Amino acid sequence: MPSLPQPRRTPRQARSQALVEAILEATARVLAERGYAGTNTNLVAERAGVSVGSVYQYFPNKDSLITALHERHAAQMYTVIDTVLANSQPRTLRAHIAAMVHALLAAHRVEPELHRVLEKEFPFFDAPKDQSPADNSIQQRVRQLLEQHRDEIAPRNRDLATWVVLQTLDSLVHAAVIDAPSQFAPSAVERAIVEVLMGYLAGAAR
Amino acid sequence: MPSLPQPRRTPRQARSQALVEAILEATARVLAERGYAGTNTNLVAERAGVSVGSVYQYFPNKDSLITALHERHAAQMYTVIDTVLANSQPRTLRAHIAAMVHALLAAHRVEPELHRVLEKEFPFFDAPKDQSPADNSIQQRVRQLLEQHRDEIAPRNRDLATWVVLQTLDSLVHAAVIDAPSQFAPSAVERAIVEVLMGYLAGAAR
Amino acid sequence: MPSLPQPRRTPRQARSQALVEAILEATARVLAERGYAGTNTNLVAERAGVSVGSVYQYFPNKDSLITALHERHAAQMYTVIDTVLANSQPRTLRAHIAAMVHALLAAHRVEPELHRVLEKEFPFFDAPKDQSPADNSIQQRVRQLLEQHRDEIAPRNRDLATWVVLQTLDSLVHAAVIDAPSQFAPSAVERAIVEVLMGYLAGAAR
Amino acid sequence: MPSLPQPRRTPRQARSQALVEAILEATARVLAERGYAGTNTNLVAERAGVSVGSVYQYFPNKDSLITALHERHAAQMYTVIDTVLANSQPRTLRAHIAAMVHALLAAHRVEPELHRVLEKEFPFFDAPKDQSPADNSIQQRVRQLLEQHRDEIAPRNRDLATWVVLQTLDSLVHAAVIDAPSQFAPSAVERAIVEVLMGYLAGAAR
DNA sequence: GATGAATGAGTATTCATTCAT
DNA sequence: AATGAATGAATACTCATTCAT
Repeated sequence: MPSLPQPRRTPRQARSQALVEAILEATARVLAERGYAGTNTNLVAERAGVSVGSVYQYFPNKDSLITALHERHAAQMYTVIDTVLANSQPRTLRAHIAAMVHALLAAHRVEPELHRVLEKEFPFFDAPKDQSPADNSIQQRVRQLLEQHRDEIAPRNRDLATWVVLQTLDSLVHAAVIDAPSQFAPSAVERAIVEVLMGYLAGAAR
Repeated sequence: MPSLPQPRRTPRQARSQALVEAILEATARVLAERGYAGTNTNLVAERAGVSVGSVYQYFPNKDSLITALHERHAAQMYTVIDTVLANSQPRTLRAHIAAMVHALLAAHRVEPELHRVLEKEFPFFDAPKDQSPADNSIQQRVRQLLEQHRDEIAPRNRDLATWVVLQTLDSLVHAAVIDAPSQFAPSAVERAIVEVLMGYLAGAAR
Repeated sequence: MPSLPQPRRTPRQARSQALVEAILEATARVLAERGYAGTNTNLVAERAGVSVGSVYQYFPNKDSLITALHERHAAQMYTVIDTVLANSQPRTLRAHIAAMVHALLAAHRVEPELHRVLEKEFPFFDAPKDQSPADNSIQQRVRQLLEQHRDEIAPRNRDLATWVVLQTLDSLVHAAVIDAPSQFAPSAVERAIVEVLMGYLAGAAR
Repeated sequence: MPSLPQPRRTPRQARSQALVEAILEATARVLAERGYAGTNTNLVAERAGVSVGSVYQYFPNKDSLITALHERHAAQMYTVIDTVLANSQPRTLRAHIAAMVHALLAAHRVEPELHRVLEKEFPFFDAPKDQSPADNSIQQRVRQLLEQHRDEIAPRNRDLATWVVLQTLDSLVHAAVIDAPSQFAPSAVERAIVEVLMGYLAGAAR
């Protein structure tokens, strides 16, 4: 399990941050277009309009590019989730879950190819979950939601429930965007995902 | 989207089949030990006690080794599922689902490392689902199960339900074997998976 | 101190040996022409009329090419020395030494550029002397010579004397071929080398 | 044969001289620690507590660092030799030679690793001897010594003798410090070097 | 003068694939 | 059919050098 690669230098200057951003954008595009095998650092640099040397100034190696992209993705998803859960009026658990599913699906539909690559080719770059700050935040946020609705949910072990929900959410959202047969209407798939999660949490099946 | 690699020649002779089997075994071992990056055809050949040339006699290229392994895995899982669903007395839907989950978890615990690699590094080798005979069979078998219990299940669209069930089943089983934090008791995780599926099918939440 | 690199596979077939020889020849030529910095494996392969892959079939890395060349050189020098010392009638110590110096100078004048590079740029590739079989043989042969003439030589410690003689011989022969100002007649330089060695051994100064 | 790299600007200011000195010191340390391959200008700059740009202010390229170090070494050795030969009472030739050998050995024992690198990896940076001012001085000083004792020495051609003496002295001193098997007592090695030189010069072997 | 971020040419090494035996 | 030596395109990464600040 490789440790989470860190940028060689933490960019403080605005210039550096723009550089890093450009590199990550280029990585995302190349990755989406050509997959891991087709991605190489020279091409990424070229696409970013930057020299290879600069890429290596901020990323110690190729894989760290992917890892950073993962982290960025997780951070974005955290923002999505946090926004959805935070700025809403009093809602039922189902409403919260439905909103999350909706927002996540929307977020993933933006660059489905990138997410395909990120999710399917490289989850193995995932650092052990606890090492990824963004993943951690997401987990805590969801855990909090379950806590708030503790009376309405069936699973006793809320840690386990959090894990199950996240795992299911993650895989079904990705599957919906990437794999879902075109015969299924997007809205139907979306509803089904909500049903899966709520079925588990409401637990009336018992 | 690469097309599904096919063996160059379909081995009919027993000798050939043994060869293919040896090659796949070696591929599995190497893959499990060293991941995709560390896997190369020369090494696979060596481990299989065979020359590289022979590998290329039966597999047109490297990726076809992985694909074949996937297919083998799917076929094995089909057998597991089919056995579980077939040789049982009249049972409730829950009993069937529970039995499937149990059997699949058991099957995946045999070579978790290989499954980790297969599932996490290479789902992208998954052919479009309809092209994979084994996946197809699995799908039909589960579809059949839902059909048999059509009165007890909430989702109207049984095709969609099949897809959702398989997707959820697949990801949670793999997650359970590969990712699950050690703090969760295996039996608790197993029960949770059943709850997820049954919650969805029984329509608990509605 | 890196251990002495070994060919990846020991070539037994005549074909392989020719390959190895071609590679070493090419290495020698490139090295002589362009020095270490200018030498690269791709160029060596090209010059040898062989693919890079083949170079790496027999040599694990670039430096092993140099090491092998060193070893080959040492072996050749051993042959020169052994021939000179062996096939001669009864001779004085001075005659033996003079013959050695003469033969070694002749041998080094064949490819002075190569020897320059070998001696001056890469003595650091020299394995610890005892690890190099050829160097070892040379040492034993000279030691034997001193033993045979023990009554005529001044230095008591013959091990030390052997070391001093070889060290001096090596550096002066190379210097003569590589560095010697053109104003000095080769024969004069040759005689001087003999005087140095004989002066030491005969104990002239005492 | 690369021409002797010259500092871009001859530093006259005390500040500049300190800078140059710091850079050379850093170069020496890095070279001694990591060898040529491991040495790079950025690292040297860092170790010197200076920016790369400053290094290139005074040294046109990497190799000029090494050359300068060589020159510095030669200059130091000249001082050693000159001191030894100058401030002594009337002495025999042997006494002079012995004193030189002793002083040079002492000087080389200070930083043997650096000298190893300097002598063994990079003698090829040696400019043609006449171009190096320090080498030139050394040569003249030794030549002078031989002149003063012309009646006691056997070799007729004193230019050649000077060359032989310096060549032998240099290689044996370095060998003594770097290569000499530990079984040989330093004092015995030292004496042997003197014997070699005196044997040649006294020339009683004829 | 000094800085150090940016450059990008250069290169060792790997490994999928072929094909003569 | 089987072999495995040979191939060579492909690529991650380094580091000497520059130049805008």
